[in-house]
Amino acid sequence: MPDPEPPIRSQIRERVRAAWQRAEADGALPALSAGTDAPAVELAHPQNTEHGDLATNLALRLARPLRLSPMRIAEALATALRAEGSIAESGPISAADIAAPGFVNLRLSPAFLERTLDGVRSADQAFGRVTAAQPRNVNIEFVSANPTGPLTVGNARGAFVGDLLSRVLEAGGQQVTREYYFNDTNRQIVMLGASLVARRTNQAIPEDGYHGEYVRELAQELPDEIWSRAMEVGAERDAIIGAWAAHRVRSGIEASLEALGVRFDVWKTEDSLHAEGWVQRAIDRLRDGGHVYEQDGALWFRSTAFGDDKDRVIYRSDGTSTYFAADIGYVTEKFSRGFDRLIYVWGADHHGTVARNRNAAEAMGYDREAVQMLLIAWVHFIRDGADISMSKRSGEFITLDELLAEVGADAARWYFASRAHTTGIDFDIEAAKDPTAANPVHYVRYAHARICSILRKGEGLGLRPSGSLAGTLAGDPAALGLAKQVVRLPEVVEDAAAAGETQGITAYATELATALHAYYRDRRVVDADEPETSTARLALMDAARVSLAATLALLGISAPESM
RNA sequence: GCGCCCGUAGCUCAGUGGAUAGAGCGGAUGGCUUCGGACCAUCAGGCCGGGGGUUCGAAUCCCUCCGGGCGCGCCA
Repeated sequence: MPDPEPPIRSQIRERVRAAWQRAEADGALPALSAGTDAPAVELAHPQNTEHGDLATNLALRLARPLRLSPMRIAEALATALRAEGSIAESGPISAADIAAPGFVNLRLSPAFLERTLDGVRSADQAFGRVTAAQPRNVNIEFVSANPTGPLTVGNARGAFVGDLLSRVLEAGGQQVTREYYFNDTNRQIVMLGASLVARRTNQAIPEDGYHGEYVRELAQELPDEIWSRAMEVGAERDAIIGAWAAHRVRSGIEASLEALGVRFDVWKTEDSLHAEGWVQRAIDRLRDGGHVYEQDGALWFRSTAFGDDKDRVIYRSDGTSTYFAADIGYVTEKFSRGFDRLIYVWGADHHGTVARNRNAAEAMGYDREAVQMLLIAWVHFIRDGADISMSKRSGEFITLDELLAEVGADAARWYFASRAHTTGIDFDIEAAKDPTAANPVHYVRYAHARICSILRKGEGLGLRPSGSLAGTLAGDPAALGLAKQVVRLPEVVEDAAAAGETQGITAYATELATALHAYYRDRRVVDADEPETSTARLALMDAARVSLAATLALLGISAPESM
C-alpha cells in the first residue's frame, strides 16, 4: 500500500515554512540569531469562519526573537506565500489575510479541495490512515482482569479504551500488538476454588471468597471426575478446582470481549512467565545491577533508589512470589519481543504500582519513558439516577454481557470514546440506550445511512457519482463547507494518535454529520432534470460517505446503509 | 498527613498557550406538496471551584486554598 497522502494541514504547514524561508532569503525578515530555537509552525482551524480555514500564529511567535511587530512579520509571510506560488488558482491557498494581533489567516482553494476529495474517494477504506513521523512497535496491554469471574461493567471502560487506543495508534501509523494478561497463579484462584467447594457442599462461602451467582453455576457444572480427584489430594483441593473454574471463566471472558468487538493478539499467563524463566532472568538482571537485597527473609527491589516511597517485595518471606515479581518478568519478556513502547491500561486504583514498575524497567536498563501506564478513571453506572454498585466478590454486579445486551456495543463504544480516560464519568444507561438521533452515535450513523439512501436514489435514476469533482466546488459555499469537513479526518487521526485520546474523533464525527445534514438541507442532490449537477453532487456525497464510514470504522462502530 | 487524577452551561462532557470558551441532552420558538423530519434553524443559559503569579495573550503553565475521586500492604 502506498503511503497515504499527508493531512492537508501538513501540506499547508510546509508551504508556510517555505514562505518563511523565502522571506528570510529575500531579506524581508531577518534570520533568527544563532542559538535561538525556531518556533514550530502551528496551524489551527479558527472557530470564526471569517478567520479563514487555517490560521497560523507564527508571526506572533517570531515577534520577540526577531524584534519586529507581529503584524509586520505577518505581512512578510503573506507576501512570501504569494511569491512562492502557494497562493494561486492552482495552489492550495486561495487567500491569505493578516489580522491583529498578528495572525495569518489562510483559505483553502476550491481546486485543491477538489483534488483532495478525489483522493479521498480513491483511498476509500484507507482514508484517514496516516504515516507516523516516528513509527513505533507498540505493545498495549489492557483488560487483564483476573479469571475469577465474568467481566463486569467495571471492566468495560478499560476494554473500550484499550481497543480504541489500539485502533487510533494503528491508524496513526504505529504497529500495535494487543495483549491480555491473566493472573492465574495466585491465591485468588484458590479462593475461587474454595468458593466452589463451599457451594457444592452447601457450606458458607469464605468471607473473602466469591459470592456471585456464577459461582453456583460453576459448582453445578464442575465435572465429577475433577471433584473426585481434588477430594483425593486434599491439600491442593481448592487450587485444583480453582484452576478448572478459572479456565472456564477465561473462556467466558474471551467470548464477552469477542462480542464487544475487542480482539487480542496475545493472551499471556502469569504462570508462563515463571515457567519460561522470565521472572528469574529479570531478578538476576536486577541483582547484577545491585538493585535487590534480602531482608526479613524476603527479597526486595530497591525502588526508593529511583524515587519511590518505599522498597518493594519481590519474593515474600514464605518464598511465594508477588504480582510485582511477575510484572518485572513480563517487562523483560515484552521488550525481548522487540517492542519499543509498552502501554498498560490500568484502573485508577493501580496507580500506586506505577512507580515500582517503571523504576524496575529503568533499573534493568530499559527506557522508563517507553513504559507508560494509562490510569482509567472510574465510571459510575447510573440508572434512574441511582448508582449501580459493582463488586465481583459480593456478587452484586452487572456483567459486561448484560450491559452490552441492553445498550449495544456501538452506543457503549461512543460513550467511552467521547470522554477523556482521566475523567471520572457517569454512564447513564437509559441515555446510552436511546435509539434515536438524540443519541450522538445514532445521529452520526444516520448521516451515513442517509447518504447511502441518496446514492441509491441516484442509482435508481441512472445517475452515478462522477469520476472527479474537478471544477464543481468553486462558488458553492454549501459544497465547500461539507468538503472542508470531509478532508479533515487525517489530521484528526494524527492528533488523536499523538495524544493517545479518542474524544477528538467522536467530536469530528458529529461535526461531519452536521455538515452533511446542512448540505442536504441546502442542496438537492438528485434531480433527473439536472444530470450533470446531480452526478457532481453525488460524487461529493460519495466522498462524505467514505469519510463517515472511515471515521466510524476507526471507532469500531457500525455504519449502516439503512436504519 | 503524603502522592496522583479531577473541578468548564440546568445535566453529561469537549476544549490543556491564541481571536467572541464549544458540543450533545434538557428548555423556548419556528420550519415538512421536496432526495430518509431518526432532520434543520433561531434563542435563553458561563466571575471555566476561589485567590495570587508568569505571558503580548491563561479554562490551559506555576504557587496557594477549597471541594471530589483513587492510592499509600510481604493484598490483588
